[in-house]
Amino acid sequence: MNRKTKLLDIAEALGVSTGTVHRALHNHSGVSPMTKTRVLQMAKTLGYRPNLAARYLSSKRNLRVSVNTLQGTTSFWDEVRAGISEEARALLMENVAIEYRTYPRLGEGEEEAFESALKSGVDGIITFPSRPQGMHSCMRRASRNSIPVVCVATDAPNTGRLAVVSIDTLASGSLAADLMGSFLGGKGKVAVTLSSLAITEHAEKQKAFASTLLGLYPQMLLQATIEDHDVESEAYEQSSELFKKHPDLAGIYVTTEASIPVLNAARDAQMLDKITFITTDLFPALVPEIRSRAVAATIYQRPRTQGRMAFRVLHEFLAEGECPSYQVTLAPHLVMRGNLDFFLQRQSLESSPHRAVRLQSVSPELVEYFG
Amino acid sequence: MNRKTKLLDIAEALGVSTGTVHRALHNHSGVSPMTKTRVLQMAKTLGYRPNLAARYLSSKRNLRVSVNTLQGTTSFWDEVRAGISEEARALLMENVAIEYRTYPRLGEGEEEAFESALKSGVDGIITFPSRPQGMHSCMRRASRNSIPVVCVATDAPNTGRLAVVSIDTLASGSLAADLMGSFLGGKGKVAVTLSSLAITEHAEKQKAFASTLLGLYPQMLLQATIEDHDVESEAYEQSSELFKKHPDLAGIYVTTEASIPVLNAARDAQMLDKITFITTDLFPALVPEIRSRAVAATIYQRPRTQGRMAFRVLHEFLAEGECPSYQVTLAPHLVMRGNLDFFLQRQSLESSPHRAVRLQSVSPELVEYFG
DNA sequence: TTAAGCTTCGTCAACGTTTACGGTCTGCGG
DNA sequence: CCGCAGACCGTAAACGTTGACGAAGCTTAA
Repeated sequence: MNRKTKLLDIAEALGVSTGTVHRALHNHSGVSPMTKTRVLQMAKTLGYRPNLAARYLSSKRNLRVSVNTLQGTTSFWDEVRAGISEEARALLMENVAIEYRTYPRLGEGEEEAFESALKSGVDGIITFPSRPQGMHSCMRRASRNSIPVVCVATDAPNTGRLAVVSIDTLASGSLAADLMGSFLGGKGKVAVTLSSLAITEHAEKQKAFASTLLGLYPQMLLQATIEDHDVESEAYEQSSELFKKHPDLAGIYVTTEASIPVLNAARDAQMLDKITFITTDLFPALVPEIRSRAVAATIYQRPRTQGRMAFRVLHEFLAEGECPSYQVTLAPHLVMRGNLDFFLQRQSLESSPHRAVRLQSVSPELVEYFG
Repeated sequence: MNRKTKLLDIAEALGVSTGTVHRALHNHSGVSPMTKTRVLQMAKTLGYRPNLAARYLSSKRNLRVSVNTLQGTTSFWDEVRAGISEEARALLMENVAIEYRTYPRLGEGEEEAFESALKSGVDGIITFPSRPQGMHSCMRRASRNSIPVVCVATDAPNTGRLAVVSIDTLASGSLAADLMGSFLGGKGKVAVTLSSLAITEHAEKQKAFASTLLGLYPQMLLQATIEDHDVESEAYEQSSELFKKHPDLAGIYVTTEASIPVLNAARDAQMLDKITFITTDLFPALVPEIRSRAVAATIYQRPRTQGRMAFRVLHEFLAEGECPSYQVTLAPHLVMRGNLDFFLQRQSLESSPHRAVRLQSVSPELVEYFG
């Protein structure tokens, strides 16, 4: 195939200059509507794709992206942020500045953080819309102003967001159900604990869990679904009540971050060893529970990878104006006592990254690429 | 911090020209040893990092990498190759040419493929060293000639290879063991089937399986370990014998691609429904076995992600002379009947890749799946 | 009519690296 | 002393895009 078409090709084909072509392609002022449409048309027919190397080289604009997430109450969001900055550092030739804006609690201050990011004129936003309803207006405004927004972990539908990165909720719920059925030998009463059915992701997990459980294990009974609204005390009290009401409960699928209160409630009700726990996420407080087999398995939502992907999608859009995909769903990882140590080891390894040595300073006779 | 140091900075600091600095940094001829060391020294003290945008822009060299893998007897290597070409296509500004060299059977022609790649002067090689012993000499030669080699799926130790990308064998074996113990209620006889204990990865999986099983479930018995040498008939016969010898076998961990013969042997021995199967990989013939619950779970080795990672590591080294990490180990995915459909759905989506749509024509229904 | 203001567009110097070419030395044989 | 090879090094033109500057042409108000 021929050489790639460049600005000059379009310019010569139309008898204009590269400056005009550049302005037309970038919606800059100072181009007559006529010329503009002619340029856009010609760019399309010639199949113009910008040369990013030249672009980065010539422009010294620094991209700024704002990362709006929950404060590190749990390790989840620390991991997400770590993934984002990892991916940003891995950028070969561009320097983007990342501004972290955090809010202390779910839905508390997230709108303000978003507004502040918008006002400061960032080029893109990665956000965790914990209360999607309240974010509608400002996210739509961002969309109108062509500020791309990528949602992590939770979607915010109908807000004009560029993309969403999340775990596969259906796979999570179904896997939890199948495991639960297998562990329990296909019979028994089980329950689900989640944050709120109003959150799409949680509702989907619940639905997948229910349908898979009843589909594959018809003898099992799905007893109750608890909504704890991400409040620890609520989680404790509601699950205590559940255990009192169903002393023969055999298993529970906890898909909140508040799995510890539920465990404690079971412990206090003397039912810990009679109940099979399948939890979600992996954080320090959960480690001893897995190790002691109080928790049979946990579904790891790969926060670091979520962060990486979110940044990747956003940057790719910022760089070439195209979005690689509007929905990135990750398959969850399963962590049990058997492979727990490998996950912990991996986490600690990842958080102390060693950048490699330069080739030039390696004498190839002695160490062959450090094989 | 200051502006990045460039060639001119080094040149001015030493009173030479950028051409000389460039030649010195790239081991080109025409530089006196004195100047060369001075340049290297100054580059180090100034912390010089090349500007890749400028490099790509000015040089029109095309990278060529050879991908040496098994022919698509199973879908595994098709997936690996797909991951490689996906990642290559995602390269923003560089064009690399990929040459695929395949060999029909394990160890058959892989050395020739490697030699041919070397002779044709490629810039890098991604290979599956199915018989690491036989590859020693040519891989060392590649290393001496500074041709980077990345191993996928299997390592080739002491060959000077640049990096290895593989699944976490310890996590795989341990997860399989913990699942097996959970499914069987912590008691019963189990066995392992693998290709050959001479392959490091297989030996590690079996060791991890054994130690986790006996550590967590002391009442269980690990009965036998079968080596089928990747020959289907051997797998069938040896497992038939195993079933005859141990009519009370409760579970088997199959970490070969040859899981179908083992299943058939169990079927023929009328023991299929008494044995819990945990297999490895996910290929079409395995799907009905999972669906019918003949296979309780399979450990998915994420071939596509392995391919992506292998290419990524190689390209990053080729681009900036540094290797991001010399060992990439991926966490395996667990596939059961519950989440099987979601994996299949993703695979089919992935194999018809749609490169992005422009923002104007956003169709948010697209689903993409990254490892 | 002229000066000022606006729109539309061309010009050209960056950006940092690569690479081909040409220059200056030294040492050597004639 | 001339010339010539070879080692060493400087020079400058690419590469494709950006963005600041300025030149036209046109309109409007004084």
